[in-house]
Amino acid sequence: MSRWIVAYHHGDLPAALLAAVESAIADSGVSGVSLRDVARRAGVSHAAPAHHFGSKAGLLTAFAAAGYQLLAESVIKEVAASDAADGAAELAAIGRGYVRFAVSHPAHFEVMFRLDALDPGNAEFVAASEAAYGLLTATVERCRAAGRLHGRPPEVVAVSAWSLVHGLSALWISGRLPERIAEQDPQRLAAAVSDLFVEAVLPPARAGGSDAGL
Amino acid sequence: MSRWIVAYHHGDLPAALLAAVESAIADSGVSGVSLRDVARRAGVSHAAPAHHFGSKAGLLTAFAAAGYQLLAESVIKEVAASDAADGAAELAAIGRGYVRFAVSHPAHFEVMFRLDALDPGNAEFVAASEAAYGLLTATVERCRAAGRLHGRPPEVVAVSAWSLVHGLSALWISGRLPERIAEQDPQRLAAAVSDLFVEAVLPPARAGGSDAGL
DNA sequence: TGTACATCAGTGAACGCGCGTTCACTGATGTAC
DNA sequence: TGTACATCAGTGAACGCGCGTTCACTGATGTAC
Repeated sequence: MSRWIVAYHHGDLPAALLAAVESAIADSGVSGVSLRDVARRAGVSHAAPAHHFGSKAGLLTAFAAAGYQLLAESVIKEVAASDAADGAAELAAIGRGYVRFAVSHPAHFEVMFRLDALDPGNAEFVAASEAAYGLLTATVERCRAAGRLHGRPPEVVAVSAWSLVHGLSALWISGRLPERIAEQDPQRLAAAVSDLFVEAVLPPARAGGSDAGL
Repeated sequence: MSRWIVAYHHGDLPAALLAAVESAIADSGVSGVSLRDVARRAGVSHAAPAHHFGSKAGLLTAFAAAGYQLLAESVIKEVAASDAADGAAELAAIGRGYVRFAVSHPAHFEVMFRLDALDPGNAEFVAASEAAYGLLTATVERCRAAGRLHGRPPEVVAVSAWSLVHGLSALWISGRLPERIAEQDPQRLAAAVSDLFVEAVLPPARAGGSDAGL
């Protein structure tokens, strides 16, 4: 019976609203998102989103925080699936996981870096972002300890690796990249680019020694 | 005398409107740009922008096309200033020029990749974009001819180089990068990242032979 | 099992606002003669 | 040097619209007794 009744209480409206944000962005871009449109998509009154998220910035911030969690999950999954033997292989897996997340969840990816539309001080948002960034620095540190950095500053290696996969993701999503190249599978492209970087920048250590620390 | 008169005819209103777009984005972000605000900043009536650019998308497209021209100028200037001896040094200079442009003109940089807000088929926009991309592919080809690619696919090298500096630019502008690292000068960071890439990926050829073509 | 009540979720009307676009117009400019 | 006229630049009023936020409200839920 109850399934025939239009419920007054939704059940899990916050989750439904976040899903509505994703579809709204897919249809109209980040700038096309409005609280009223999101409410419409979720089938509730236009004032309902404010009830749960306070404001438009609050809603987008929650969406971005969820994005950082999805990013971390994607990276961890890719590392686990790769049986990475060392830090360098781990770094390549992180790169693939980063791009996989971005291409699978372009709406989240975009909002995560639109700091002007968010409440950047929000505790959950900061925590999720820190957790994801920690995955990268821990792996670069592992490479350094194994002597794979060959004296290069860890910070420069970390920034380069992040920039590489971030740029690839952003260019792919924007549409500028797929229209210019032959490879049309972003995962194969991400693997090729990640491998190129890791093989060239982090070749096996000559001796067994480690580089200077962070 | 005439300088005391509020002129009915502006002189070069299109250029003034494009400058107003830049300051509007700096103040309110791309999503905060409106034709009426831009007109206000240029000191003309709210209908004037449509007279010159047809629509909001037309205005932003002209702004993005100007961005591609500024990008090309920045890259060419950096290459010329570097006395690049070979393709690899040229590629590093292109990277520095790319980041220099993005950091100097973040408003242009952002709009250039917001294809959903533009008329992507606009002839001037396409031409400016093609010209800028041609600088990259020509230099990668020069590296290939000199045997610096070591058998790597030129497309993967080009995409990697572009992704690297694009990601660095985007992360820097978003604010996510400067808050996480010690280096606070984007130009020094761009130089370090570009050099790392070129030294690792494009070391001097062993023999004198060239790789397979594009 | 029943009743009272507190709590929370979601409603719907109302507010004031800035927006993009259209359109008939007016003011300035420059060219032809 | 003067006049007529075409062209172009920019105006200002008007349109209809969707927006974010507020707020008193009502409906549902669950707990205490």
